[in-house]
Amino acid sequence: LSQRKTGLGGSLPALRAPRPSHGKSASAGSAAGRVVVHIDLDCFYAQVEMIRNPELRDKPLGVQQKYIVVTCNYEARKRGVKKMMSVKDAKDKCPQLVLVNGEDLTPYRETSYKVTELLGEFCPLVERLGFDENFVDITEIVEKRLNQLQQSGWSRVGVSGHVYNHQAVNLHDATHVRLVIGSQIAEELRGAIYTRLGLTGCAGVASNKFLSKLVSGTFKPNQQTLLLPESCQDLIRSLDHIQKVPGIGYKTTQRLEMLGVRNVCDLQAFPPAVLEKELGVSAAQRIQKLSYGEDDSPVTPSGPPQSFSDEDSFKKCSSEVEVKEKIEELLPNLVARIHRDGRQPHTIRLTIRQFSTDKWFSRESRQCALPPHLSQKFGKESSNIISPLVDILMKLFRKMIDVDVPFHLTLLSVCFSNLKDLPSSKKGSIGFYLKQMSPPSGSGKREVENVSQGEGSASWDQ
DNA sequence: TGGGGTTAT
DNA sequence: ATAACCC
Repeated sequence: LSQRKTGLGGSLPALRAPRPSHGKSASAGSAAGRVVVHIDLDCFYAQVEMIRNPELRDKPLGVQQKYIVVTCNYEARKRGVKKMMSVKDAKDKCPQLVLVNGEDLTPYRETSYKVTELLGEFCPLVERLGFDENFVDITEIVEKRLNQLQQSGWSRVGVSGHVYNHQAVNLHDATHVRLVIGSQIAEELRGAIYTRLGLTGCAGVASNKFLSKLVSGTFKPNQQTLLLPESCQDLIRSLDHIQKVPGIGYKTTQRLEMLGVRNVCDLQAFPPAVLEKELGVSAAQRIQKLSYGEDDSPVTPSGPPQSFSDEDSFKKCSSEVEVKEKIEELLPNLVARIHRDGRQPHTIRLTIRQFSTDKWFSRESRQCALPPHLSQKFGKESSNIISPLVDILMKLFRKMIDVDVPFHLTLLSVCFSNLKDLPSSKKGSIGFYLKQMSPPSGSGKREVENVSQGEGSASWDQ
């Protein structure tokens, strides 16, 4: 199986999203494609900070981690601040820039899951990509709308938002009609995210994940774009460099460039056999299909997280005592997060990054199974699990680093994974996001008070 | 460049 | 355990 979750390629026919099999779907019938929406929140961390402190609303705002402005609001962008700019360059560009520290991801993580949960109220097929993006397969919802429309006599079928390339919609084309209905649903999803959580974002509507993601960025803050199949090639050819293809990263770009492949058209035309020899059959076929806009990877529900980690970077850490102190700083927060989740981790991992001039890349890690009695301890509070965990992590550290030889670390990270539900024993272990959905009808609780009008979630079923 | 995440090999 | 990908 290639890439089921993160990647945009690869497919597994047996796990594919079910075809809309409703009897009355008329013309297009079994040939109907999917309708996928990609939702991408605008400068997410900055938005969260502006909600936490509304006085920041109309000021240029950057979110800082260490020496980097990792993201910023649009006021700051107008003044030339860019994502991942150094604090120094950002302040040069924009002396009035207000900076908030964003090294603690807790507020972003919590808000992020609220968005995913909200989307989950509309539709079960929601896949996260990072903290600020979600894919939603709305094929089934579109089918329902189509049936309702056929009964209530085709009233208002119009596009919501932009159409890529200003392509004309053909309402006699069943695929067009489905995608247009998809654009209306996308508008409602964005509306719900705004009225319930106070967050704005972009959406892209298309027939698969890859295209929905590509098209969502066409009109940038707080707008949405629909891609009709006839404009697919134009969208793809608008990518001037292959690394802008989601799914083609740094390493693959390097290899492709050695083969003389520079843009997407080069990749489309490249001999498949040669590509397979360079990248392997699986990756070659996947990215070449992507170059044509083909992607049959399903929207795979993310569910609760597969791992919990906490990391810190620094200029220098060069003694065992310092390492232990850093680890003791990281652990309490992490342990508390896992406790809140309710599941038990069975694997622990320590990751380090060693100083070096050119290879900023390489990290090393050692992991081991947690002793069962320690896994158990995550269920209950009070007892001190920190100390035994520190001991284990220091052993892992010594497996990587000979402490008798000088070392220079620039990052430490602790990760718990292999999470298992506890044997259905104690209280509210349902935890994270399988928790029950909104109570009966009526308006749910307001997370954000001041965001006024709009439909909450109207009548979605039936 | 940060502080996270995921899957494939 | 590492390597690749994503944000």
